[in-house]
Amino acid sequence: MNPMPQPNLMPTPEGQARNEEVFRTAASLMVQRGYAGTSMGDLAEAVGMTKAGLYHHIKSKQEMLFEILQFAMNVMEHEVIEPTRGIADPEQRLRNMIRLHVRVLFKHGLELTLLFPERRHLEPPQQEIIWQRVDRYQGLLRTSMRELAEQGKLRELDINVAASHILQTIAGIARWHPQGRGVAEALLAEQTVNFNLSAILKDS
Amino acid sequence: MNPMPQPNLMPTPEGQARNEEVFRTAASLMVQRGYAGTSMGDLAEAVGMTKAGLYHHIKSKQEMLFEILQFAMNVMEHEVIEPTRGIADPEQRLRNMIRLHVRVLFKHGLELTLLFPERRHLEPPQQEIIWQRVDRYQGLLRTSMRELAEQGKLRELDINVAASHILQTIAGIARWHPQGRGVAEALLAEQTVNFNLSAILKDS
DNA sequence: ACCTACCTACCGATCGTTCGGTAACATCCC
DNA sequence: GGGATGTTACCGAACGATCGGTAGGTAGGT
Repeated sequence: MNPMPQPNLMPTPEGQARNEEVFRTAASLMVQRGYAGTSMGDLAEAVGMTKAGLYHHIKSKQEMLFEILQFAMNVMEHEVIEPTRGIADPEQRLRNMIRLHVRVLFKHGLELTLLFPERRHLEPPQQEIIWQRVDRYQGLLRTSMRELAEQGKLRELDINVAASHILQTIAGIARWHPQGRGVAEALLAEQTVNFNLSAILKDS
Repeated sequence: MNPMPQPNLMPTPEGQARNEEVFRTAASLMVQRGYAGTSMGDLAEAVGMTKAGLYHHIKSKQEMLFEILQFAMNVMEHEVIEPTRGIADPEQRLRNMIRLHVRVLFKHGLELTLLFPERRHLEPPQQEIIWQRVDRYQGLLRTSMRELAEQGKLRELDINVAASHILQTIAGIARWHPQGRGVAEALLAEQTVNFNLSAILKDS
């Protein structure tokens, strides 16, 4: 076993595209079947190569999951957290966080919260890394709700419970409303934004 | 292979208790690790018998999952749907459905919605049976919201989307707030009821 | 000559499940 | 009372299949 295999130093454009396909297909299969329910044989068949061929693109199954979750968090940070952190009005910030989060789900097929429980298959240090990144996102939700409370706009509620409820409604979109199943993405985003903001705001 | 093995005709009280322990422990492990991530060896070790010993209590791993989901639906129907179906006021009906649902989660440790995705490991006819039972529950949610709409009390929203959001907030309780983790069960139930009803009602 | 992107063949380990068995207990008959 | 018979609740060993992964290799491109 190569203790510290290096990624390929000079991937070709085709190789890079194949690498991305491997990870995208892996994420998609693991959302449907779970991490342990998806074999490397399944993945190899889905991308049209052998199991051995996969190991040219990945270090291990577990490392692949870790990279998928890291990538998903990268997307969340770049496409949800960073664009909204600077919004001064906490209500607008929350609306935009939820709207952008739903869009990320559709754009990348990254059902992060559906893969999130699969974090249990990682080694503890990797689990901790992912947990901290997820918690930073939740922290922004909680901070925004605290600001709303300070403005007298928040209903009487437990902010931690509300934060988890908000994340669950978003997670549920990937499960209950897969792409192309009748409800438009924009409608779904707005329904989710309105559902959650009506739940937490006094005058709404 | 015995094509139609019969359950034991005359289990002893101790045997019956062991049988129930096998199923309870299996449900608990599968919530934590997933169906495919939980081996029969894991389960045997957890209940203190060999793998072969398990097969005295169960027909197969897959059949065991099916029975666990059936049992969970039985509990849902007896402890949530039946007690609330007869409530005339749709708002009170919804409040009680959500409250009782949360209580069932704590009482039975039945994180139904956390095990629900594991339905994919069943054979299609069994999947269909479970799906129909779950959909009946959702149907009561949708019916209640339609009645609220007829009374002019429902916000402008997509009832299907709202129904899935409501179920997701309940599902999230088992994930984010396991028993004994700081938030009291009664508080959690009321927070969840209020979150959801605030989300869907006009004047709240 | 060297590198990338694969492949075949194979490895040790684990999987779900069964086979053939045992210990303990209950029942029946002599 | 004791032996024979049957049942329940398990067990050790083993099975065929699949698992994640590697060794050694090849074709094609630079």
